[in-house]
Amino acid sequence: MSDSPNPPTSADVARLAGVSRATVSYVLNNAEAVRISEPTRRRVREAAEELGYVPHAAARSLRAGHTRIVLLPTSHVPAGPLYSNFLNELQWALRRRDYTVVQYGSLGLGGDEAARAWAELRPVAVISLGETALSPQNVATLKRAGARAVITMGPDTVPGAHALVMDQAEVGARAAAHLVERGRRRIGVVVPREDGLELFSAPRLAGAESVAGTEVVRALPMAYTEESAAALAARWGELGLDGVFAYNDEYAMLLMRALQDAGVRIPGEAAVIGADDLLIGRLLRPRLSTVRIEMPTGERLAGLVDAAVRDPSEITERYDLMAAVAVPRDSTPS
Amino acid sequence: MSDSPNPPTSADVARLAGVSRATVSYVLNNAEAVRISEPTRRRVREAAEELGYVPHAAARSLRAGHTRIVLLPTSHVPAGPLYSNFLNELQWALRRRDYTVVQYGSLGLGGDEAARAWAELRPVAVISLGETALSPQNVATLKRAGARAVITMGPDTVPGAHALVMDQAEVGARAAAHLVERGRRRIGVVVPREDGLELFSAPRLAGAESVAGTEVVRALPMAYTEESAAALAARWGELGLDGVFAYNDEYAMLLMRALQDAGVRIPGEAAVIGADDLLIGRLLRPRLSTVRIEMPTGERLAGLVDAAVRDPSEITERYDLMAAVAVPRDSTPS
DNA sequence: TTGAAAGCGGTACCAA
DNA sequence: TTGGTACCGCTTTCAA
Repeated sequence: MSDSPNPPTSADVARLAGVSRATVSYVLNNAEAVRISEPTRRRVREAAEELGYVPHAAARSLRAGHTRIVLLPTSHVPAGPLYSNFLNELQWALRRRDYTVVQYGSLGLGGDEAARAWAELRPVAVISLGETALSPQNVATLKRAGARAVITMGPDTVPGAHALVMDQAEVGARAAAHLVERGRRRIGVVVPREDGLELFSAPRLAGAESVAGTEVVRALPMAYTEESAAALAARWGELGLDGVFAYNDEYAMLLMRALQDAGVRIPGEAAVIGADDLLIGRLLRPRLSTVRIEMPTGERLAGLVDAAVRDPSEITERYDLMAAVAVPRDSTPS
Repeated sequence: MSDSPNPPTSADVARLAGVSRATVSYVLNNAEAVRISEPTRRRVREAAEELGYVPHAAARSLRAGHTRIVLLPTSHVPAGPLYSNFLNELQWALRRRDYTVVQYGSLGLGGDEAARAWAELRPVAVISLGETALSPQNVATLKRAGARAVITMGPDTVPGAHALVMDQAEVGARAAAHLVERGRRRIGVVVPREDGLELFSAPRLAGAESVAGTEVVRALPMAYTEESAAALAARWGELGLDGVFAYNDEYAMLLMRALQDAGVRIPGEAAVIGADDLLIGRLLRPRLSTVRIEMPTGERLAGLVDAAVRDPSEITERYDLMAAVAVPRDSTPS
């Protein structure tokens, strides 16, 4: 384990192989425009191998004038298989297209600070997942720094950015409509007490409120703990509700269990529907109805990013990508 | 939204402010060694502001000869609040220490490819979360590329790297011991069929096998689907087991439900214990016993990284960081 | 077929 | 107090 003072550079490789740095570059990048003799190629390759040479990405992109970095700011990493599968897919699809995906944690940074920090990396594209609100100025900063595509995925459109609109309101609307179809008119909507979920939960609530045919739509704050669920369940009688949409399947399960423990019959006294179609929703009895969300595939999004980078003017400003569909199970009988 | 052709450089700022590039650098970096007059400072600041100047990270680190990048390779992002909380904590703690945390997705890259790709970024530290096995050569590559700390968090020690040993075997051992204490001697261990979990599941199985007092310890492959769980449950009688440790709480819940549906009494005919102490484990009845894992805090790990970067020789080679403790609930009665 | 050299953007030494 | 300039590692044009 020799602790060499400095990483080997292409000059070191050149020296060892007895050629110039130019030749090293040609060989290692398989330059088509130039013909290098086979013996020379071998000497260079062996020298690079021997030294354990790895090119310096910063130097390379400095020279090139641009990077292939796609920046994925992540302030809060939302747990959940839905999201993490999507992320894995996206990464893989972008890598296939020869982009370097960099997740940049911006926890605790303000919008302006964050945008500047991202811009320093000179990413060719930025995909904001909607956890971090992006202002038009932020978009401008990024574009000035060479970003050819700034893509937001969230409820809103941001001026100057390509928007992949995933309006979570749709989820709430589908859930409430599902309950109304089944004769429930007095609906509770569980809203997580936890921070960092407002961007999802607020539109879901609003979506539920927008549905016709309800008598009451009432927000029910609840934390992701047994105690909080039990407290809410204890108040169920006095709330006078007959159905509840629970933000997602985990909150739904938690509440459903608490209601059962409090002696509330499901679905008789309370129809329950969650969202995200998690497997755990099928474990309790009755089986939990849910709203399944069709995320765009990582492949599709990667294609969009690539197109935007190649020609920013070509892709349209706004795509509506989200589809949501109610999956009826036993917790909301017809 | 003027689409300026090129991002502004410090030279642009210098020109607009009527000073030299050197002065710009001094002002914007608050250089202590040099005294710049207040009026000049203002002119430079205003010029930078007006142009929306953002320094080029690559150029800066090229000149500096090193970066402040801490690389977090993520091949599989394991879902789960345990992991994602830890990640958030770690990012936050490292940022406070002025590091740039970069999560680099290496999905579908081999060990050598991956190590080279990471090395190109010249990170000052690499934290491998154990999803990706790291060879001694890989460590050497990274160190040659300037990494002052390579930290692995996983079951094994890798020569040349600092190891934060989190031996998952401990988890399996605790689970099996817990079952043995409760009189179960014929133990099944659910092993996920899903890829990417071997690094966790294999040691957990091995740990269970290492416990004294068992008659049989049998691996039970199972996928994370209802069908797979049902198939396993249907065979329960012929397996002749009286206890099962199920990799984690999600697999445990799935299997427990399948067993109940197949008419197997829990815990009478089958005691069940999971791992990770997820909240959902408390929803089914009987409540699921589990093995809680004490992860190191992000703050602690960040401190270790920082110490290793400042003086690589100073921190010792190996820390044992993992603690696991059985949490008895109703699925494993005494 | 190969080499010399300029230049990407920023920093820091030395001189003025 | 400020400016000129060399240099970090790599690519690429032009010449040999």
